[in-house]
Amino acid sequence: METSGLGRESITIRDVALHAGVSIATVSRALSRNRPMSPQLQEKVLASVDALGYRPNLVGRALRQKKTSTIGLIVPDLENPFFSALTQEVSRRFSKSGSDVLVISADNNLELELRAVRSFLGRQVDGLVMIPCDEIESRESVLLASTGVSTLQLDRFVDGVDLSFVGCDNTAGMNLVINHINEFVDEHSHPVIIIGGGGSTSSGRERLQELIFHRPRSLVLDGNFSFAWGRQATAEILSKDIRSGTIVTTADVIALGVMSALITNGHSVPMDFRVIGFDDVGVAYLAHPTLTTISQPLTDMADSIFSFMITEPQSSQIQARKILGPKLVVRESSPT
Amino acid sequence: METSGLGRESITIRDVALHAGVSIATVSRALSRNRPMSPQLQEKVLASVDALGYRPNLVGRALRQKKTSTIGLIVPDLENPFFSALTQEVSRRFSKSGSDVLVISADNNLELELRAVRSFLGRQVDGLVMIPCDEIESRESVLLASTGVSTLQLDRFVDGVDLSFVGCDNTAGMNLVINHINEFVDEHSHPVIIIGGGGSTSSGRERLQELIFHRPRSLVLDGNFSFAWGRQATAEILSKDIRSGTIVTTADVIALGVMSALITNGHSVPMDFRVIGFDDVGVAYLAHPTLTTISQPLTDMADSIFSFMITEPQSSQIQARKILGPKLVVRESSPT
DNA sequence: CAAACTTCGGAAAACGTTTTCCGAAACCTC
DNA sequence: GAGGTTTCGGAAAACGTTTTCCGAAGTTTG
Repeated sequence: METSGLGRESITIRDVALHAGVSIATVSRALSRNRPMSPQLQEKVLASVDALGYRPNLVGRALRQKKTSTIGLIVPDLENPFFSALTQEVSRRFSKSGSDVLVISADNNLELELRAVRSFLGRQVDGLVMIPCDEIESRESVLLASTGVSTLQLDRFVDGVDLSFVGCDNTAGMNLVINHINEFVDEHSHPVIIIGGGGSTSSGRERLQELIFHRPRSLVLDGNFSFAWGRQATAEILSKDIRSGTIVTTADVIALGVMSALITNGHSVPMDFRVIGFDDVGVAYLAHPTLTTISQPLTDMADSIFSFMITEPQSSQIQARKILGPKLVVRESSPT
Repeated sequence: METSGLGRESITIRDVALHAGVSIATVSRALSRNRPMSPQLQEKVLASVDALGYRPNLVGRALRQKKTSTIGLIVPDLENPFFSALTQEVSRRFSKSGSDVLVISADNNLELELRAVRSFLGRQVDGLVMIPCDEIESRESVLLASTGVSTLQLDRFVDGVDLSFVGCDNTAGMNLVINHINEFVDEHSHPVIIIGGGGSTSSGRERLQELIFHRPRSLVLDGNFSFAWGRQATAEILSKDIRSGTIVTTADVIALGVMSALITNGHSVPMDFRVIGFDDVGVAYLAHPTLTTISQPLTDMADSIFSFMITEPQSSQIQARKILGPKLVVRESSPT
């Protein structure tokens, strides 16, 4: 019952050793099972551990072992449901194998991103997974990260940096979209409008480029990955007296904003406008009408990140890329 | 250029000292500005730091200082947009003042939650903020946390635990809802249906209790905080041949699932059913129709957590509660 | 039974910092 | 210019672990 007081001093391995009447080396070994020892001694030590409620200080351990069994994940924006889902998936994968994932949100801010890298590096994480904020400007952060620890890029990469990457095949994904809209687009009567976002990220750029390549004559608006941008872009479209067409976006959050704005203004989806997203976040299925989109293989991505992280240290100089295949999910917002 | 090779050994303060021709104590002081020193010496040290690209090892520092300038945040489910928004807000608040927030998602899993606590405790975080998974079952986690470090409960609390809490006034929030629906509910022709969720969390329970107290005759369905539950509950309602009414839920995620299911099945919101949520997550404004809900003061909550964390250590035995006032936001899903 | 292994517990070094304590020099004050 | 005070750099202890090394037993072998 003495813990209830102000027991500010935490019990260390030394206290356990004292209590059990053994050396601290023995305590350490009893806990780590690092070297076989007589069962009765082990028992005695473990009893003392329990009695005192000893919890190892991971900082001490990390200092000595030069490893932390921890990986850091830096994500640009937790409020984007795609990233929170991906975060959840990655955490899940690593925690299955016993290592912790610590998450920092960079809040779409390059300065915070750099700070997060420094923080994780200083904390001696065993690995770092980054979804870089910007294809160009995040270079400093990513480079710094890679000098200190095995670093992986996820979902987005930084231009011209020699680091392994796991992501989905944005080009293939957009080709699925193109094939899909070819089924109903009549070039003249039914225009295609492209609403980009995240033009300064590799995934945003890749998606947009592929769209423009196949539909060069389309109206193109570029902004960022957000609901607000979807709404704003829609306002621009409507102000141009466009009253029907197929709106292809580079992310679900944009598409959801678009649909919301269209419907609010009395336009029907899919009668007047078809709308197509990318990512397949949870709400895509919930929106009304439900949103046609490209589903990313989140679990596969997490698995790949995990296995890269395990095998990486040896081959750290080799840039490996794992590009995973996306799937088209046709829903109510763009019937054929 | 020697860093490009396999420079696995990181440079320590000792290397800097050697390079600058001073003692390690001097290097430490030059960096921490802990004690005044001659500018030219400081300059020399800093030059060496730059030249070698030295980055302090935070693990060593933490061990010595017994503090980490880090607080841990344990959140039940990052995929719930309310929690990701709250997480973002808390991170933002702390990072403004220079301390890092490390996030672990418990994935609605008591075991993972306990593990997260142990992890943060072992890591010697300076403070812990928890949104407990369960009002009863999370007791062990929260109690353990509180023995090791200054711990705050956010949004939800564990029953009968003497720990400070910051959250919104769920009862007041539901009273706003009650007043609102009183404007249009005609007791007999227009039934009120209550769809609860998170009954095993304090916030879910408080909200549900208040609703039942004021509308004791209503049909009540209880589940969890998820889109899926909202859909499922709606199916149950429709299967009972109820074709109109006011559906009050205890969370936006539920309400969004409800609206989605209603509309998919050809029922109109708000003509046939009015729907009301709680939390005011970003998508509430995006849904169609837009969702009437209770807006929680996220920024205030983050601010309160922050100031509690700063002043707490002294008054750690005093249980403090900060209950913040919510706001009603009437939107299309429940016109008056 | 001596010699050579094996087993197993403990002492102490090491990890990278910060900070306390010293002592030397510089600066006052009278 | 002697005594006192301040300034400032360095040596070393400390933080809590793990792990290397030792040496004392116990066990096998010839």
